[in-house]
Amino acid sequence: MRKPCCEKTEMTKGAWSIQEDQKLIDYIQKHGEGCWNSLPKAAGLRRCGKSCRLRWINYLRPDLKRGSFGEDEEDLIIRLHTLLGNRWSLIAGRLPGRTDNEVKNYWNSHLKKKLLNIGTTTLRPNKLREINHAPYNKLVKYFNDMDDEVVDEVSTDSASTEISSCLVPKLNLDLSLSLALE
DNA sequence: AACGAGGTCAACCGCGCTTAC
DNA sequence: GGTAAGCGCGGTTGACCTCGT
Repeated sequence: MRKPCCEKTEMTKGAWSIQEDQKLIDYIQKHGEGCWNSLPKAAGLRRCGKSCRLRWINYLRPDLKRGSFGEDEEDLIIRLHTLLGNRWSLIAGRLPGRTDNEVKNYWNSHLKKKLLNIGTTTLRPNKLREINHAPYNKLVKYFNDMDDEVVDEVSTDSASTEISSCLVPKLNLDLSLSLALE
């Protein structure tokens, strides 16, 4: 098993200080993102590259939209989750200013319960059939190329609990099988 | 006011994929 | 083609906060 990257040297862990944040912001503003592994040393931070990347992407990036999710965003997350399962980065990619971590946390803390209470989601059968047999890398490309109108085809329907509870796990299972067989 | 339960969210961990050599 | 290192992702953890008793 590979050693964790942070074992190499003594690294700071836990919450970031204001000073650390400022160092990271200053460095990225001057040099841009990229080469996270060498960034901490260059920026004078005692953090591993992964930790810097996460801090920047999830918290410090200037284009982040802070605050609670709107109804539109909520609805989109539900539809996308029906389509993709736990592919948080893909889902977050459709929500400007939101991160995968944020979407994942919101799903686990709010939406999961909400859907359990009101029923769950479904897909149009023809769209599902098409997606259901795609290997994962094809699915990612397919999804990234997808128009917003196509995403909108995935409807929420509280009356279809029975159908979706069968279809969604099957979607994930078939993707796993496709990957295993490739 | 004190305390416990439950919720939230930033951060960490480990795995798998990609890329460079 | 094989290997090692870097990167990105999803799952999980734990500190902190809020609310009810």
